[in-house]
Amino acid sequence: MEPDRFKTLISEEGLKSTRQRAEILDIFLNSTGHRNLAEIHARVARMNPKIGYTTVYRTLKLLTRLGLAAERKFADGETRYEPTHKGTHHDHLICLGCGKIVEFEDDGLESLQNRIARGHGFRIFHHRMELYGYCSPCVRKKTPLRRKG
Amino acid sequence: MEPDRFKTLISEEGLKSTRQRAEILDIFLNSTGHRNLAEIHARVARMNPKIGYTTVYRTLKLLTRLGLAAERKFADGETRYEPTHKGTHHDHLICLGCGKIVEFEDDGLESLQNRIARGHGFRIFHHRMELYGYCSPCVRKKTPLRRKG
DNA sequence: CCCTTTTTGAAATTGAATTTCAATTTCATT
DNA sequence: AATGAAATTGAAATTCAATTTCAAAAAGGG
Repeated sequence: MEPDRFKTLISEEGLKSTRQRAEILDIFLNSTGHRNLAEIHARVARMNPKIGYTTVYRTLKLLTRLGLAAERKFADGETRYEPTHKGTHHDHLICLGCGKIVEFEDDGLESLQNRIARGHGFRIFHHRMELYGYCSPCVRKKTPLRRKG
Repeated sequence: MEPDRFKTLISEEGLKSTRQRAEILDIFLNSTGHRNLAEIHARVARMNPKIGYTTVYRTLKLLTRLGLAAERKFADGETRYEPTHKGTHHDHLICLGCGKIVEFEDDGLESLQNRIARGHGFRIFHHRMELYGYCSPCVRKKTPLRRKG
């Protein structure tokens, strides 16, 4: 995202554009997703040790409100953030061996969701689906350690 | 579950059968599921105010190990427990209006899961699926308050 | 009944999430 | 460029559920 577009977005919300916010956004958008706050803060602090944890926390919340970030909570309970620039909805495959998180998108899931909801008289707004298992390298290694979920 | 079967289960684990454990199990099995610890403890304390929060916590952990309870974490992040006496795997519909949690089971979901996993070279052990929306009374009332997830 | 081991429960601890508040920064307006 | 109100920052404090600690109490085999 270009700095100007961010400044515009920010000021449209009646908020102020600060160096910290710009730096955090930049680092966040240029890293792989599914990081927790401590990891994001560590990366930010490597670039600029003056930026505090709290500011990273608040900025990620802000980005979530602006639709630039999405909060995720997998089975280990930690809040993780992913950039939304890729666009649409997706779900996750999570490796219990190495912790790798793979995104997937599946249309069949959407229609299934609607069929189930109809059967129970629900009107669904969103869903969460996570598949927990072992990725092929971990299956091959047969070393299912470092489990977290 | 009959008291004797529980005593057997417990002693097979090399653990001791106590009044507290029996009371907590009894109350837990005879309530609707998806309660958090505070709620379960409140109910237990109504019957026997001497039983502490910690004991309820530890007993629910124990029941989970024994396969009598299952821990669930929905989008609000709180740990909830449900009795497993109903048997098999199921997923959840969660009303954002009134907080109601409805269980469902769907075979299509299982085959979908397998298809997705195969496509990514994963070997899946379990999944988590939650559908968030409004139940029909809440849709009708059009008062989507008390949201929690 | 005795003795060892387990369990209990209040209090302490942990750790992430969130809030507080004084100091600093932004930015619209001079 | 200077001013000042309002927003932001960041360290420290707080919250709150989850978990651990530890001394006292209870279980149950011998």
